[in-house]
Amino acid sequence: MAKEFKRYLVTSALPYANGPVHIGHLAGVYIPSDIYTRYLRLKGCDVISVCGSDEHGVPITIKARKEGVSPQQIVDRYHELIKKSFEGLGMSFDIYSRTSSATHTQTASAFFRKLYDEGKFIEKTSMQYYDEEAQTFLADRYIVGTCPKCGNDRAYGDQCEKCGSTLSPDELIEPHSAVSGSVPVKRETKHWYLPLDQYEGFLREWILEGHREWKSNVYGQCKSWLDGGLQPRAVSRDLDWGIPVPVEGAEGKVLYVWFDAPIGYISATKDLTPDWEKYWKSEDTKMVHFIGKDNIVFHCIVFPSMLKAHGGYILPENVPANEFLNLEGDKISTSRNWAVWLHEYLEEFSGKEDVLRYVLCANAPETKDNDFTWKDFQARNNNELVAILGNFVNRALVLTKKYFAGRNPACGELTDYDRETIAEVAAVKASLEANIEHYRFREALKDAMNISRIGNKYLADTEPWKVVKTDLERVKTILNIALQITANTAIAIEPFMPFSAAKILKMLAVDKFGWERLGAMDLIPAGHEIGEPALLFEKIEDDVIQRQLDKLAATKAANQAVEAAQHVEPQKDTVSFDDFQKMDIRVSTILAAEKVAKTKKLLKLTVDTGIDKREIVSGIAEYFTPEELVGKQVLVLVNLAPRELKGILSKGMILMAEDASGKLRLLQPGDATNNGALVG
RNA sequence: GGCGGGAUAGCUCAGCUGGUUAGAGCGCAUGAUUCAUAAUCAUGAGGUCGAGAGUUCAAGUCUCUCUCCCGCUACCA
Repeated sequence: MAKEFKRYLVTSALPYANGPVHIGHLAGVYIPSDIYTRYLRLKGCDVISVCGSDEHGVPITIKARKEGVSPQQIVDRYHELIKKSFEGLGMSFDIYSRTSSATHTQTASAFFRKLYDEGKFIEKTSMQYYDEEAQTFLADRYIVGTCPKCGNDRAYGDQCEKCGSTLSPDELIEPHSAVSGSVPVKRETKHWYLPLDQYEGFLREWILEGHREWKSNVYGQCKSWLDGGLQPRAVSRDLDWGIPVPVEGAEGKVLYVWFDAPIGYISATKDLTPDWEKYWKSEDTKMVHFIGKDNIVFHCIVFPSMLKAHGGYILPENVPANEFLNLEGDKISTSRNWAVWLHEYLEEFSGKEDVLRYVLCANAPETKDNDFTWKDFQARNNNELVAILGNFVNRALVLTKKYFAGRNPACGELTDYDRETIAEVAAVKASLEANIEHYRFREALKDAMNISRIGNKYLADTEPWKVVKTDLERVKTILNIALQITANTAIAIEPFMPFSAAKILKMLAVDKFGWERLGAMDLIPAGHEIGEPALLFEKIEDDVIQRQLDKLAATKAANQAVEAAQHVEPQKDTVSFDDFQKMDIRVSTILAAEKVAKTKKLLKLTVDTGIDKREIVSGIAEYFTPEELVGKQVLVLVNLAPRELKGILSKGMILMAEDASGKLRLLQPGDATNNGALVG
């Protein structure tokens, strides 16, 4: 594994341009990526870091429609917002591009076309929902209907956002088009598929054999997918927002967003440098994808298969995916506004960019999901940044100012203790490097902070403020060393806290040092005049934190109000008496109930409908145990078309009421009634 | 249901191929100190390593069963 690399290509997951960036994105992807990149740059490596907005896909078209603007307007808005806020946080991408760029359209088209021409795709014709009124095929997201599980009548064809169920459009009750409202019909459509199953052997060898060093969450997830067997995946969609499929007769079809998005890394590199092939096509380039855990399968299975199919491209050397960050105990959610938004943070905490960078790195979800709390944010700022780092730098500078009028005194003879301290500082380098190179950024940050700890201890032990009264020569040496340690701090924290590193250098009145100088004790020449000391960090008071907590509490209250309002579903369309009469609902008694094997939610019920005894499969196992159901009378829709579930023919539907929390309740007659009694 | 990840001091986490009294930072207690943003330094109190069983001379570290959290997945009428 001692592979030698001449250059680095760092990619960061493309943020989806339908909303701003929040702390979850930062902790999971962008902070680690920036630390890694800055470190390599400081070392003088040939490294480029690419990123950009992911601007295609159905959710953007939905948002655009909702707001009555064009998809382009949506992506323009968020692209600018994201780009600016990244800059504000000091993200040092070499390029922040976008997938709606001309370069990308051309690159992705060419990529597709090559695979197409070489017969790497499978063509399949299938039945898809089509809106005859709007004359367009409907993506799953564009089909709205009643969720079969929870009864929410605004469920999407791919998912019910109320109960979280994953759905297919066929499952929806009364599906209708979100575009025109008409009832969609099924129509034949042709799509192209990438036969991932054909790459299984290659992937097994490459990942399972060749990359055992990958993080356990990443490796495990890949193994899970590979062991489960890969299926061909569609690479095109019927949609009018995206990159047109570059094939004759494919009008109205675009590249599926997951196919086009990762190619965005390539396009971004092209936009950055005419030399892009050097980074993408040389075996001695080390490519690293920084992503969140939700993206593992795309970056480890799908994209590598695409690159392999295309040929000529290198594969990622590592994919250090992070887990998720929670906020104050709850999952971060864009739609529920449960997040700390980067652009808002930058406004409200102007000048504290590094504090966020520090906290998110120190608390990054590297091995498991983690929680961001404002109290922790405050504690880390006050107890670590202010007290350890800021304080040390300030002490060294103020003492120099005080005793030597701001001129670095010459270093005299070293004591054993001086030598020990110097050795400790020098030892940080190796540990810090190993940690960053193995993507252990939390540990690496601790290493960087250790330099200030060593410095604080050194000052406490040597007590220059006492010695100054008796031995000025000794104080010269002490402060010289203290200043050298300060300069070392600036080098070590640069990847993590670039703003503060720059401030320290400015206070020392020196230029930026290279990474190889870390550990050196001649960074500041004797006699050099330092600048004005200023505070690196300031304490964050309780009221500032309280304001943020209040803001979140307000969000929570607003969400609850919305949920309560949404809970009472609006009345459905009027039906005729005849239509109602078609429904045959009977009082029935549950005779037996058992869990359906290999499912979490299904119960097989035997009911006496008065007409007959029959089996019904119902998705209620999470709310009822089989025992408590037996003997209960319920209402059953008996003339619902039978359907096979898990191999069991279900003939009817148990009627349920759902309360505010999503819990299901049986509907029962008030008094015992004979089975078969008609409801109506 | 299947699969993957996680469960170690009050909090956030280290603990490599099993081996002396289980570590760090923060918090807490006590003491020292005053150059410094009441910051710093020293010392200390805190853990039957999610539960149970097993393999072994020896297990946080291996095996099995179970519980809880997160994610992926599955035909949830």
